Amino acid sequence: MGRTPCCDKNGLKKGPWTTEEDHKLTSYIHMHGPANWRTLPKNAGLQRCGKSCRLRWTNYLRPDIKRGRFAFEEEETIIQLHSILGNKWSAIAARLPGRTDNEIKNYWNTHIRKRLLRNGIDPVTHAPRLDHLDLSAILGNVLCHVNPAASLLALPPPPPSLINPELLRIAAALASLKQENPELYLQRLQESQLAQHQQTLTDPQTTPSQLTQPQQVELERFLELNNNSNNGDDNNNSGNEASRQDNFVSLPNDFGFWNSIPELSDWYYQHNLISGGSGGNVSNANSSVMSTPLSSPAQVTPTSSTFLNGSLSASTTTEDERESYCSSLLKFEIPESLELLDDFM
DNA sequence: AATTTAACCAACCGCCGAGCG
DNA sequence: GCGCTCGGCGGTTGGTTAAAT
Repeated sequence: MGRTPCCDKNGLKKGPWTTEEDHKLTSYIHMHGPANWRTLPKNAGLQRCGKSCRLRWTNYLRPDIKRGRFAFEEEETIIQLHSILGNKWSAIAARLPGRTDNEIKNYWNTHIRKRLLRNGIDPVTHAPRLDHLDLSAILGNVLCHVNPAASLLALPPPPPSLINPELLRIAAALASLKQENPELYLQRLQESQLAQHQQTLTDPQTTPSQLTQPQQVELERFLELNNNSNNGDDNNNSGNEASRQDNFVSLPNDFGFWNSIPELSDWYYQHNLISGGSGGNVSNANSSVMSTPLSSPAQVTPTSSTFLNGSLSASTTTEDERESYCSSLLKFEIPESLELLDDFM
């Protein structure tokens, strides 16, 4: 047996509320409290169903509702809670004073969800979207894994000579597999657990010459595509190096990553992707500086460590910074071992 | 200036579970 | 135990506004 409607819809008003209706509802609730929504509209002199009244009150008229833009901390909380609770908007709202479930849901769908998708993160599972994963993502995330700050960066790939050949070999093998057998490619990615592999990335004992000819071809194509896509993402700057630089602001490096790869940091410096310091020597971690693309060149951003400490204040954050932080918050967990993946090849 | 497109968000709809007779 | 009501929840819609063409 189907349920009867919550109220007789005949003659009842729908659509946006007028200020007069708001006033009637508010006055009534102030006098009698929000009880018995079914009889409330009649008693309050409203041509609305009780459900509509309740929604209007809880989502808009309630005095303790906080209006305006979500603070950075609130957004951070939403993401973290959503990763645990899923689409339990009311449960999430219960932990965000002054915010309604509807407001959080709307904000999630219009802002956070899109941002996660742009970052290649599945907003439902909070995991990377393997179906959208490409080699640039693989390499990029390997870099991210080595250095948490790298997830905040949008640096182009370093030259092949500065990347560990083993990693490139795997990337090239992945490229071949992806072309030849996309299903198996995805399967391998899922089965394999890429591990923390700093040495693999930077091992000076091996050289690019160990790559086979087809692998080198694949690699070059990949890097070319990656470079192109990086330029493409920067259409507004038209790939102009100067204007590109304008969009970078200082980001202190306190992860020691660049110290571990002096050649890499030199290369980035030489290509004006690292600002500050001297001659690209980033051996002094405290004084070394990396750059990250942001909306305003003049604006000094919080450090990556402040992002990671979650102490970034809402007043200082831009949309891009939030986006970057989302990436780091839900950062691709690099699976266990690169060798495991390699073994599949 | 006019039109189209995208973004935002208030409100609606249908389903569900708790509580009650 | 059953049927019904009510309040609550999550998904979706559609109107409004802003931005782009």
